[in-house]
Amino acid sequence: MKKRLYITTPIYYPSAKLHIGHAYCTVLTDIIARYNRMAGKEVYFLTGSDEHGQKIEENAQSANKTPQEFVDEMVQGFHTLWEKLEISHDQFIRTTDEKHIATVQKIFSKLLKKGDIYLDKYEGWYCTPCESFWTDTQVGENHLCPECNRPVIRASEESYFFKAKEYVNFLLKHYKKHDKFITPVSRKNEMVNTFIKPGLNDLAVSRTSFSWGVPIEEKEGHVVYVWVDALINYISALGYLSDDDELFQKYWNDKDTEIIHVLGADITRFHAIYWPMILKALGLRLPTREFVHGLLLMKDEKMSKSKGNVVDPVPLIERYSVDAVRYYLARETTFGNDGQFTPEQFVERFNVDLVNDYGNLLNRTVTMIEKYFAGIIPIYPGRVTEFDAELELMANEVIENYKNNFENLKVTEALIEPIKLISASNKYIDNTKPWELAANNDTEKLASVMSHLANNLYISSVLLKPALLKAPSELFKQLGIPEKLMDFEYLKKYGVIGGQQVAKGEPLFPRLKVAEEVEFIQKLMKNND
RNA sequence: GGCUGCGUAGCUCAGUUGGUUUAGAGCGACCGGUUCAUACCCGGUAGGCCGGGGGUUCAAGUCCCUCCGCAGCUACCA
Repeated sequence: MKKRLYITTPIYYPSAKLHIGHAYCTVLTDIIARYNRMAGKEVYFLTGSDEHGQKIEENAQSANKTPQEFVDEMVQGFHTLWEKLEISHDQFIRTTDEKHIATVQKIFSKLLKKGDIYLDKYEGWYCTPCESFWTDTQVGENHLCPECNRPVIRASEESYFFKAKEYVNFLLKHYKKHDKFITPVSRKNEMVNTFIKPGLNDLAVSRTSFSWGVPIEEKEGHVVYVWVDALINYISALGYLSDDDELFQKYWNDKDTEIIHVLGADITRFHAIYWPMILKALGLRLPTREFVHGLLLMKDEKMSKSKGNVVDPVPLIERYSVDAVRYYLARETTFGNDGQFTPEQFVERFNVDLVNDYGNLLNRTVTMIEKYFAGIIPIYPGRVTEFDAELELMANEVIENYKNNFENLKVTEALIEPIKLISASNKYIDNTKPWELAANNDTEKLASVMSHLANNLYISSVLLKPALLKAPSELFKQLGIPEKLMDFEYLKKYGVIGGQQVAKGEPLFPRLKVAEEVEFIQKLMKNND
């Protein structure tokens, strides 16, 4: 196991507000980062914004702003969202940062000198009124502009190209040698079949039709193609080719660092094909893993004619808490597959897992400890009742499975484990019937039951910590457990909790009225469109 | 059109390399139990020609072919 982890989200494009899909990706990454920190690794977590390109230039213009003003404003919204979700990134990089621009220019010059980038002409279908180039498939058989439907002409412009063709064999070899480089594998197959097999062309890496980008120093009027610009953020953020490259040495060059890019399926091509090629051309190592997650799709029962609905995560966080939103995002969709956001599921997930199972278990446990043991958690007595052994066995299994799943980036599966332990604990109460033990003055068994419940709550809360940011601390407070025990270290042995003074507080999560809240979220979805 | 997936209980989904005689989970529905608890928790029941058709096999939700439906990608939008 590597000592260090460098983990990144894509840098999002600030042409519009971020929606719950972006939040999904970032929360997922954040949870992985937090887990690894807890597991004792040195973690560096990067996110940011991809601010150049034609679309930004256009959107700024129609908003009557300079591109810089426009992105400054939009990026503010990014920060707000990540703050609300309490994303634990170590750096937020913007492609308009001077250090990033400098690195992009140095890389471009380097590859130009090396011969990996050359000047040529880009030829394609051009629509004069729209000032845009289109591909064969886009203009179709009739050669019409897909935007304005007018005829296009064959035209060419000067452009720099990256010799992608020369790196195809290297890439295929790399795929073969590292079967987990792109996960899930179906994404790799897609890349090979769609782009490589039909013959990959060299990539046009400069643009002249607009100016909002990183200027190419060698040639007036050319800016770097946004995707090349954007991908470089992963190393410019670490100070590659700058005076201060300490982070780069530590988190990229060091063999003990695992590098994971988390990304959505829609941008696999750039991450899985061109980025590895560029890195190879620069003589740098490749990331360990390109983790392609599914998309969170929106669904609106009634108005399917209006295109995809967009949910703004901010009001959700404000109404239901950061824990609710983070838990939902992490729990609802399984790795690799797409998922669907529905108001019903959001409310249900919250009520069932967090309110009924988790919060309620704490509540009933604390009440019983207060009632039967004057609020002092009994010291762990070993296995006393006939149900204790099985329960402890399960706790150990849960911890094991949790770790294994996280090591394989199976976040959803990992987080289900502590919930299983919570459910088992609820059942354990029914099995042992503490109220009968109390009536019969069977203090020994009663103590064991309370001890096991407290310990299971403790274990589950530690395991839920990467996803839930508030509830575990609140639970610790109510059980009188010091914060320093909130660490993986202490889970190695069962029964560390005991002797603490509990203090009943508010429920961890308030129960939601389903119909009311579903309606609230539905309204939210409508207003947003 | 091409490529990659998907289509399994009312809903959301699991189902490793084909094989524990009755295909699973959660939620919802129904019935019962319990009282420590946020009308919560526990147990049970109902509900599936595993998209249609064909094939391979001793054996297919799982492999092959085909058809239907849906989604994403298809190279200067990022």
